[in-house]
Amino acid sequence: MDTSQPEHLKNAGLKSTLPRLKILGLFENGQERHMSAEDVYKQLLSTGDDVGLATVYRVLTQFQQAGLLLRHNFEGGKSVFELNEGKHHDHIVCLQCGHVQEFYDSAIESRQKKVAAELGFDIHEHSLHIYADCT
Amino acid sequence: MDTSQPEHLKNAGLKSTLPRLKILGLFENGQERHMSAEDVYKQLLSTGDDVGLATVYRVLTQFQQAGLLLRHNFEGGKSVFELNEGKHHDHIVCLQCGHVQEFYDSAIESRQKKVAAELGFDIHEHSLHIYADCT
DNA sequence: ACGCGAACGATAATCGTTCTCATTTGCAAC
DNA sequence: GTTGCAAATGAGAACGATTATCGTTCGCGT
Repeated sequence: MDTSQPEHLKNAGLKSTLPRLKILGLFENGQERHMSAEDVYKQLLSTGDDVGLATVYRVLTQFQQAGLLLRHNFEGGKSVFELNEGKHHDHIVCLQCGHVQEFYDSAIESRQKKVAAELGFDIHEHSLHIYADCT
Repeated sequence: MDTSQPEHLKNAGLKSTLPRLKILGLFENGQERHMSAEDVYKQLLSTGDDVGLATVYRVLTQFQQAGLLLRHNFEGGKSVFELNEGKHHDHIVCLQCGHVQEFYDSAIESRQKKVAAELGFDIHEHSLHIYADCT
């Protein structure tokens, strides 16, 4: 199991460039787990690493396609990304503040499969979002 | 229980205007249950009722605020609306074609409440979306 | 029928995101 | 270590969905 970022990029078939290393670093070492493109962009600006917004969008999409990141389109219009660590989980999102909480519930998981199958849906690569209000 | 559209509007505190009647009619009598603003706009155009796109957006938002319609922001970027008939249900959305299927599963419903409560979320006015692929 | 505030339609503006294209960079071959 | 070239970048234009603006029109009580 390697932990160096350039290796992560190479493994994903991506050339190791400065913007990509910085963005991956944010997800692997940063404090926020769920970030939008805007969040990433501002984080980089605040640390003096100026990466173009277009590049942020491009890189996030590439990382998602390479399986390094997961993309979620929660309500609120903007996509948020998180590191893909291979452990499936679902999300509760606060409709007020946008706060995202991960959870895993095997009962929901199995009912969900059952319901989807009954309705003719293929549940592979699914995601489940619960919207509520945090307190 | 009244079924006339002008009454529905009056009950919601909305003046009875032509665009509003036509849009409400689409949801109450139309064949599509889940429609985006664009869908509504095109439907109206196709029947010769030309209503401005801005008006469609305004009216849909008013109907939602008045409780006549429910708005969902499924993945795919655009909001879809459906008639609010007071019966709670959740949605499975196909990530390929956008097809929306309603369902209700009491086991999921109760686990969902439990999970949310444990994580400090207030589940009032929640919604749950499952994304999958239809076949 | 009259008048007035609410609602409308066209269009401009906004927001998140993607595209375009000229410039720069990573990196493999010399 | 320089060179070359495709790939990646950055600035800004373009885009699709939605909202705001503003002058005109309409619903409806008088």
